[in-house]
Amino acid sequence: MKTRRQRYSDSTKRALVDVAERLFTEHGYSATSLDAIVAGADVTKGALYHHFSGKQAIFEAAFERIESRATASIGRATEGHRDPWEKARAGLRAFLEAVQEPGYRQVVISDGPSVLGHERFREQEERSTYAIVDEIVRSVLAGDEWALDDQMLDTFTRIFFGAMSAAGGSVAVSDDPAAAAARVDAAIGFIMDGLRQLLHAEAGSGVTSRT
Amino acid sequence: MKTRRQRYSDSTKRALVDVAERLFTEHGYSATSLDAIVAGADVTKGALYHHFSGKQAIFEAAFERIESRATASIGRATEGHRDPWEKARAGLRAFLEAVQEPGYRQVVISDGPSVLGHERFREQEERSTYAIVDEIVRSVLAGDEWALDDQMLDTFTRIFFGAMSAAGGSVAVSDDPAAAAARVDAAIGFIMDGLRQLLHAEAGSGVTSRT
DNA sequence: GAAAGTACGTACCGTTGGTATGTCACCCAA
DNA sequence: TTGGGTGACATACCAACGGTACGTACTTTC
Repeated sequence: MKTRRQRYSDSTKRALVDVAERLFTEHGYSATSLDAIVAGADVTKGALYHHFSGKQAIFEAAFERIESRATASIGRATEGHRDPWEKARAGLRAFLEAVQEPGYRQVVISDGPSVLGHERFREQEERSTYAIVDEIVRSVLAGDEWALDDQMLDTFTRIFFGAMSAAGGSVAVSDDPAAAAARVDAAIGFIMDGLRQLLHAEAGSGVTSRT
Repeated sequence: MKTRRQRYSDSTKRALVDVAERLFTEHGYSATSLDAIVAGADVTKGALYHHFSGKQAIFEAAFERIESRATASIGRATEGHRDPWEKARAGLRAFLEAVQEPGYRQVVISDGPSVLGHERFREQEERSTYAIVDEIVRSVLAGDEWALDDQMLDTFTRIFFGAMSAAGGSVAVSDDPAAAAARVDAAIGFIMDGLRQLLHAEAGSGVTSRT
């Protein structure tokens, strides 16, 4: 049972993150002042600094919220499928959708790395959308006939994650997002077909020692 | 023939960009003050604002310099090769090298997008390393037997560029960069093998209409 | 119902990006 | 040679911003 004070406190905190998410999305990190945030939430800086340690902290709260929404959306899109390759395609489409959201583009992709720093950004990523990509990549590539070690699977995940992020960015800025998404879908599908063919053609040859 | 005043002026401008590049690389954009830059270059803010319109402008000058160095390095690595696939592999290795440079990581990858904005960042990219990737992708994929239109080739370039950037990032933060680079090389080589196989196996089928 | 603590509000500070204005050396024409 | 004009800065200053110190009212607890 929550006490009344806690309910009030949670409410103001939520209001702060709400406004912060909107302003950070619209104007970016540096162009968003704490004064504007507290004014929008109808509180003062005292309240903000009571709930958060500083500007970076409230940014991170908005960041996490945006990323968890994207993660949930992608997770929902993939959970139905049984075949790993189908699951991968469904995940890709959901990813391309999620990455077009303005908040994701501005807060996560653009401001995320520079505000949080490489390290924290990587940490945050790894327990959200990146985790889904990793899971899918492993389910697709980690057949018994393949001797891909953990680090090699990580490498593939990184590559696909980067490819999809860049592809998503190009979709987001396109004049015709639907057509652009279709092209990305075709291109990555094509690459996946190549991998699949290779998987069947020379199963067991091993790529880890290739130079 | 340059007058003495111009030589002095060029010298101070170069000194400013030198210091800016170093400080932006070491501490990032927001943690680098103009006071620190002008102090390091042994001039005053008046000089800085005489040569640049503001902080963003001098950042962009450092940005361009770092990117042009990377571009030149990659260009040098690829110019010898005749076979497109070999050229691509050589370019990939040079890219993975270039992306490990601290300046490239901090200024171009981390701060670049948020400071310059998506738009200007994309512009800068497109006439440097991205242009090389695009050229290589086209030389590899644009065989006569393939009916890939311009937009589809762009899509492939975006995807590969994103993949390589992400891969480069993972190499840069790795405990053992050499081993990580080898893994990336193997993984992308594997993907390329898949594409090549597909190119020969079902030449002319066309991927543009695939959904 | 008093003591303790939470959840803020208020007032203030140092730093920072940016600007307005002054100044002096240098170039060029007469 | 010289003197007006201009480029290349230096100096002084400002507003905005992130952050801090401290005060206060309302709640919970005992």
